[in-house]
Amino acid sequence: MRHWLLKSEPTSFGIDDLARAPRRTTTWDGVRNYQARNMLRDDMRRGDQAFLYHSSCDIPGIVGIVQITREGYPDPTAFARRHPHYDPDSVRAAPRWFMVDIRLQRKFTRVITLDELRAHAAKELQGLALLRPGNRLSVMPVTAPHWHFICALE
DNA sequence: GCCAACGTTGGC
DNA sequence: GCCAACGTTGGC
Repeated sequence: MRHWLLKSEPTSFGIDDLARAPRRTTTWDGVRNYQARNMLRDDMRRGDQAFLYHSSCDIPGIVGIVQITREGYPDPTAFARRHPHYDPDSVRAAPRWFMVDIRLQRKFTRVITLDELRAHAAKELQGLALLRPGNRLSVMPVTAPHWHFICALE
């Protein structure tokens, strides 16, 4: 099993929205970056786990764990002319953008803040993609040792 | 293929 | 609101 980290902005869709969703499940649509697309399309497997990370908010950090419940499939919002994520270059015969389905597994009892993660950047969390300067990817891999260390922080 | 301009992300 | 980072675009 592989581990991941997914970013979301809680003002548009956060962990509490996911908790209220039917079957605590949602489509992870709207990703429009090729590197992230490749991971959604090619690398994520049903049953993989991912941290949910809140960005662009008062206290950025990891807020819980989700499971991948459906592997990569074409993102239909790219086909919808009036949708904010519409991409005229993505057509049904040759979809450009992909998404997965996720289900909330567990909301953490507290936010594991970006500050707290950074405090371990030089040692236990060395190489964590989230802590790389200038990183803006909304989907990134997390190694098993990093995963377990972060879970233990809670 | 190069690279400047531009847009977006996201912490602060 | 600012700004650094960096992906994308498009002229050449």
